[in-house]
Amino acid sequence: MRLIQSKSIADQVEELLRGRIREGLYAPGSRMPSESELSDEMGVSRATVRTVLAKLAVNGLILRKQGDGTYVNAMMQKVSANLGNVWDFSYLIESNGFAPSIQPVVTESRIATEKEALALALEPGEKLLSLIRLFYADTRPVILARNVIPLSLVCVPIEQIDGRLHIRDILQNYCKKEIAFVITDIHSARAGADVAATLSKQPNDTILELEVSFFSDDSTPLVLGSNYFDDAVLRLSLVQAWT
Amino acid sequence: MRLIQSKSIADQVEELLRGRIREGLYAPGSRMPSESELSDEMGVSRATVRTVLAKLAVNGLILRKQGDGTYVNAMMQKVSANLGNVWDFSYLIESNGFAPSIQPVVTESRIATEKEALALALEPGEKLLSLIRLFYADTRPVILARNVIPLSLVCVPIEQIDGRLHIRDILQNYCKKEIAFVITDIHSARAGADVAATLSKQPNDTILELEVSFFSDDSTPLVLGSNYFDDAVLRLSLVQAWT
DNA sequence: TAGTGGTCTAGACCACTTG
DNA sequence: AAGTGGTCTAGACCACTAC
Repeated sequence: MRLIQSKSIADQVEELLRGRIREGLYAPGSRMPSESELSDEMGVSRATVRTVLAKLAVNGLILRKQGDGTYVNAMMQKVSANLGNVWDFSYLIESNGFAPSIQPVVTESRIATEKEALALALEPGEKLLSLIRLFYADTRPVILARNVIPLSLVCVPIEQIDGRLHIRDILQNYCKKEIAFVITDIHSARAGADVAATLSKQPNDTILELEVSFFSDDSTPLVLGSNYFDDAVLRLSLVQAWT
Repeated sequence: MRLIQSKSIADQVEELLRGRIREGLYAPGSRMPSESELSDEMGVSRATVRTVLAKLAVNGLILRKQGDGTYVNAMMQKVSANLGNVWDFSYLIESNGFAPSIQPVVTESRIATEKEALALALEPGEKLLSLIRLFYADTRPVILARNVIPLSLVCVPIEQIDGRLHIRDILQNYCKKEIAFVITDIHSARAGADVAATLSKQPNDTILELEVSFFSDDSTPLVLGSNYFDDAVLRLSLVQAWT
């Protein structure tokens, strides 16, 4: 196997194995080569192969049986997300079988509400960047994403901000910040008048509300988000390995 | 450090570190000892310490900074679950600040519906074990859990089944089966008449519906569950490390 | 019994942050 | 420059499963 040194060895092994599974070279339900065979074939240590296989197992892609072997999970076609990619709405829409697109609705600065100031650890009256975006599945609006970022973190004029980027990239490009961890509250809710209108729902329909906080590695809150998710159209479907 | 050989070394290290964090010996936000210090102190290899720290990091308990150190995450008090324990409803209720208890409502065998037969890969007309349980937070009913298991899997008389056990233990004790992975669909829903009555909700209130399938390591469906979750009382709050 | 995955070790080197 | 976490290796031994 040829390894190009730009990525880590483990990442390259992961990509290779994901590719072989995706393309059916390792067929659903079948047994994969053993750890030793893989490490021999790729010229890497068994430990490296094992870290990759462990990651794939957590994501539900493979099933490992001690004393037997490693099997490709045949159920993965049913699933739209694992916890590694829940916040990639475009990916979510795509794996539900639609073509994703993003429409920025509002990009403005304004004064933080009391609740926002509290959650973001801001002084009362401080300003923040408000981003409202609409995600489409094909031509149908399915997710309304409202995010706020303390304006003090933003280091470019707001006119330069590309509202179609992933929150991760917005923080990277415009704030020079990396996300360390995320806290998500999942609620059921009734579509308010404005949300209902935007998502083409009846004002009394139920939707999923995903309240998210992104934090940096010093536990500073970076972003506060309210995401309204039309779960009548889009399935939020998670896999997890059972320890 | 004394290691008792009944558990794996890694598990013991994990328990020790979780304890020190829980009891504030490693204070929230503070820097923990380095990997080398820990491996010296406990007499285990650095690799073993690292696998434990990696697990704690994924669960959001600690934050790791290359070139700097490992820090205790101060935000963990706000969170009720990580993906390792979402299906431990008792734990969920407890970490929301309530005393959990379980009330078995129905334990019976019946013919599978068409939808159930499909999901569980059963022949039409096959029987299954139906378990309905009610979880209380203090004295308030908060989760209605309806689970069905193919009767062919159950190897004890249904009178012997203890309806207060975790699904994991029910499968282990009465079916000799282990759960390999789980697929969960999260929906918002309106409380139907029966669910509303059981959970003391108005018939039009919104609730969370968690549709769950548990699978064995050969991808056989073991359990199908519909869990109605009163998210007005109980917060479903997840942490996740950001890759 | 042979082969699989699970656990653990000891040590090397690298990338990064802080003082 | 010193110390931290990140990556990787080579090899040992164990627990388990299938044949």
